[in-house]
This record gives sequence, structure tokens and C-alpha cells, in this order.
Amino acid sequence: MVDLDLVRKSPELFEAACKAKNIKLDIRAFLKIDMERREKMAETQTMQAKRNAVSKKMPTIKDKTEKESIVKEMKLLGEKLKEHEAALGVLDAQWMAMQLRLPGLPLPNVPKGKDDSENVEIRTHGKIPTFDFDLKDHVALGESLDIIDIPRGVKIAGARSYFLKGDGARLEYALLMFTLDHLKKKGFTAFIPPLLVNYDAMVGTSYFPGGEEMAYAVGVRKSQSQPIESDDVYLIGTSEVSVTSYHGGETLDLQALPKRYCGISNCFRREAGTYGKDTHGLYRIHQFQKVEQVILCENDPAVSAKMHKEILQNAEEVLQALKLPYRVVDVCTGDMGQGQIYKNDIETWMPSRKCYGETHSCSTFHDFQSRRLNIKYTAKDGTKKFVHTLNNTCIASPRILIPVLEMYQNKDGSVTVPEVLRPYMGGQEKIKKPS
RNA sequence: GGAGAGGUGGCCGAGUGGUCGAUGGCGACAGUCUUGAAAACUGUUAAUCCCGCAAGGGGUUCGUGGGUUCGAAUCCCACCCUCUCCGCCA
Repeated sequence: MVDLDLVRKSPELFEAACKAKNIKLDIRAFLKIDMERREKMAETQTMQAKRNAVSKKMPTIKDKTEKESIVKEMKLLGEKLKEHEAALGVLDAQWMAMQLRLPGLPLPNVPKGKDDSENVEIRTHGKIPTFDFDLKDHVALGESLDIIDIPRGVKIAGARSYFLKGDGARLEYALLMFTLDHLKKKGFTAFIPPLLVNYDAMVGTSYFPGGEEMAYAVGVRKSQSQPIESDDVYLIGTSEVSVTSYHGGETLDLQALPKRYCGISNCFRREAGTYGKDTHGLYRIHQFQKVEQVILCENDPAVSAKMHKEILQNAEEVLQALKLPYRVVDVCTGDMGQGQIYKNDIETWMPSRKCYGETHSCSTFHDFQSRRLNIKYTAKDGTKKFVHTLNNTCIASPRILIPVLEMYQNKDGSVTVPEVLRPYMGGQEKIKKPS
């Protein structure tokens, strides 16, 4: 949600943002509805005021004839009012539907571009290595080490499903635990959040409306022949949804900001519209685990910019500790979400893909989410302000297993366990073929 | 899943058709008193939307959505949530 005063005063800003973000929304049409709605509102409110005034006087009227005539008049007014309220309801619904699609305004330094091909690299870290033997990709490694089983995942759950097994499962948990400990040192509070959330949480974090096809809706099918009844709850695609919504509707203390939170959760994505894309291996799957950083801070672009750097760095430090080469890109307008106003992706080198692949996504929203979620704080001057929200991946697995397994593979087919993870795997140094 | 109880302002709690956005208490804030603090006393104390440069005016909100009525916190219906007991269960 955006500041509507700004839309009314400077619609051209939002038209430009729609264009830049490939959002099909007619700002002028919205403003027309907005105007009509306010006019209808004024009419309705005048009638309501009249009704209230008469109702207030009613008990003092003793004269029976006068009373009857007023009741008659009010009955008429009531009918007209009902019509007005119904018309206002229609306008409200249209207004809300459009209002929820208004884009956050990208910061001036965001590169213009149509899609991820126009993201701009801003730095790289680590050297892309060369190997003196034929590399296996993570699928081949996972199979030969018996730590990843994709065919059986597909057998029981369909395309884009998998099992992690044995040391593969342990390696994933080592990565997650290492990351949680890293964030603990940085002052973050960990959350195991609800994985199933209601519609409001999806709207509040701006996944809905628009992202319905990406989320699994949960329902019940009472028998095979009956249709599924929706429970109107949704599996989260990221713990950002639950954790950012945690303070929904609350007014926080300024002293308590910034809130440094991280959620650890399974994440579920339908990946609708990606048929045929990234079908190989563990890159794009329906279910994964993620430690996500979430920040709530004061409504000051300088402060949220600082927090953005902080959570970006936290993620980079994890990759550095794992000794994985990566690069950071400025995400261009066309590859940004509706509410995001600045976004960096971290892409980690994936030898089998012979390119960097997105492993982290760091987003600043300013007050876009907090307006929807109604999260405020009391500022120094006593006024209530909406917090700024941000989030960034800190680790997401199994996608991160692609570079970990591929980069740490040895000529004999084994995989060395990254040093920082060994304490989380009972000191184990290598993942070897089962004998 | 079965039976029952309940959802009122920051919190507790009264209100069962009309000058009720709502008595009272607690908390918070300001003031008086005090060397200072406490106590006592006095006053202030919701959110949100619309109109307005502002002063101000008005609408909405008593879990949510409908309905009855000239008028609903109060009556009716549906749904949601919380609590207690029973059943099932990790």
C-alpha cells in the first residue's frame, strides 16, 4: 500500500513505476474511481449525519403526530441511504482491488530494465576455480553418494520433488544451524513461524493479490468424488510472510527498533508458469528450507538503507565462511516485486550451470508492507509512523547445496564438508560413497 | 468431532433498543502540593476515513459479515476466534 495523497498529487510517478515494473494498472482510471468513491462517500455521510441527528432528538419528541411524520420521513431516508451504501460498497470493492495493485516507487538508483537479464553486477567476491578433473553436477554427486533421491521424490509428490537422505539431510541442517548461529551473534531473534497463514498475512506482505498462483492453498477433500473445500489458509513461500506479519496491527516503541528477526521454515512454491524452466536438479523445486532475515526499523530512508547493507552483509558473510564465490547484483525495475523499492540479489557460482545462480534476495520496502499490515511506532515527536520493513535470505537449501556439493567435490567422487559446518556434523570431514 | 461459556477502549470491567464512543477502576500523560520522590488532589487520555489552508465539522468502529428497526454494543442469522470438559491424536 502506498501513500494515496502522493498518488493523487503525483500520479505520473506511479504511472512510471507501473511501466518500469511491468504492472498493468491504469492510474488515471484508479484516480477516477477514487474521486467517485469520495463523492459518493460525502453524499452518504451527509445522509448518515441527518439520520443520526434525528435519532438523537427522537426520544425527546412527545407529540404523537409529529413522531409519526418523522418516522415516515426517516423510513424514506433509510431506503435512499441503503441504496447509497450499496453503491458505495461497489465502488469500495473496485477501489480496493486497484489500490492493492499500486506499486512501490523504485529508488532513483535502481537500474531500469525489463527482466533479470538487465540486472547490474555491482561486485564479485571469490575466485571462480578450475578443476583438474571432470566435474559432476550436484545431481550426479547426490546420486552416487546416495544423499539426494529425485526419482523417488517425483514418484510420491510429482515433478520438482526430491528426498535428501543421509548426509544430504544432515548437511542441510548443518547449513541452517550454522546460519542461525551466525545471526544469533548479529543480534537476531530466531522464529519458527506458522507455515500456514491466513489470507490477510498474504495480502499484508503483498504476495496477494497477484501471487495467488504461486501459493498452495490448503483445503479438505472429504471424499474422492467431492470437490476440495478451501480452508482459506496458505502455505508460505517464505517465512517473511509470517515473521513480518508478527507485529501486524501493533504500535511499537521507538526504543525497541530496529527489530532484527529471522525465520527458519520450510517454504512452498507452486512454481506456476515455470514449466520447462530449470527442470534439472534442485534449483527450482516446490519445497525448501530457508533462514530469512526480517527487519522492522524506523521510517527513515537513511536508516533502512543502513539495515539493507547490514542484512546483505550478513548473507555475504555466510557465503564467505563457506568459501563460495558469488556476486551481488542491483536488481532492475522489471525484476522487482510490486512493493519492493530496492533489491539486491546475491548469486552464487554454480559450476554445473557455468554461471552465477540466484541464492539470496535482499529487499527494501519502506512503508509499503507496514501500511498494509498496520505496523507503527511512536516517533520522537509523538506522532505515529509506519515502520520500514526489509528482508533477505540468509541461507536457502537445497539450492545452496548445488554450489556446496559441486565446489567441494573431489576427484574420487567424495565431497569435503566445508570447515565451518563440521561442528554441526559431529566433526565429519567428508561425505563418501556408501560402501 | 461432541457439550458448555465467552469476545466491549492500552488493560480490567459495567452496560440488554434511544441524548452510549460507551459508567467505573487500573495504567499513561500534564498540573497542584513537595528540597526531590511517593501519596493525595485536578485535568487530559481510542483508532480510522471524508470535507477543510487551518480552526473545525462530519462518518465509521463494542470479534467479523448480514438482517430486523425511524434508531442496534444491546434483538435475529451466519461465520471467525478464545476458554473449560469429553473423545481422538503427534
